[in-house]
Amino acid sequence: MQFATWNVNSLSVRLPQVLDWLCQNPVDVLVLQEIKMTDDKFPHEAFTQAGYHAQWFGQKTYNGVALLSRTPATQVLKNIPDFADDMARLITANVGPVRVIGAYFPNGQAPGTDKFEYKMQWLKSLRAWVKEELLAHPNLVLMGDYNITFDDADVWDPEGMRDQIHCTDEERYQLGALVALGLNDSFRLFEQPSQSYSWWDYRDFGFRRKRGLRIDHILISHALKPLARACHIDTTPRKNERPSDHAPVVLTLDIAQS
DNA sequence: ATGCCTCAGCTCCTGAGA
Repeated sequence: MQFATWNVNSLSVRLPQVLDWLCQNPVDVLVLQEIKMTDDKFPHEAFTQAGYHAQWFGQKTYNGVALLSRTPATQVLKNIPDFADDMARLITANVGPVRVIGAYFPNGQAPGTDKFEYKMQWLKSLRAWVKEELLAHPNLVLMGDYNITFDDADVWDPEGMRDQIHCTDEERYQLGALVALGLNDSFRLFEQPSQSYSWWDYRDFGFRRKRGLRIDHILISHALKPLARACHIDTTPRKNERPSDHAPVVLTLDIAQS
């Protein structure tokens, strides 16, 4: 099975690129973040025609997530249970033998702000819930836009971004604690090119100048780790006209869908 | 640089993203 995550920064704008990408990359599961549309606007018929079942959790203007799958998704859940949230950030479902969580983690703006505090609370709630999910579903994939780098290797300018958002000790502590529940950064299970990033600023030719961050991740449970065969970031769509600022991350697992 | 892009929306400016 292949799994992918992509922050599309408006599905209305990016739908043709997503459909084109799925044609070229017929993954079994694709989770999307920042679809930025209400549920009534979601283009489910286009995905049906492309051969995908869709689950979606939209919101006006900001956020919004979706889960596309070759086979129907079951036991669908929206957002983190027991965490009151007026933002649409997370969608979960069973696809074949795997529990899939697609998440758009809060940005956090800057340390010391209300948004940063919200990010911390969201991360703590996520961790408490994922701990339970792992017990119920040993085959678990947690992927999405984490808005957190693991370490300096994920940052184009580690010195310049030290203690800045996406790179603070507090965020990395939370990410580490999440991993410590029993997850693995599938990307680093494999040898990767230097300067591997999943996001580049639109401004100042960030992509062309290789000024990026790796903030989109696919974490997999210990049960799935021995089945991981490949993980890569596909920078092809970042070269499109009107690209998203994020690139898709793709994971291949040696596991059958049914 | 409180800047630079891009997107949505009570759209010709502002807020938010990262």
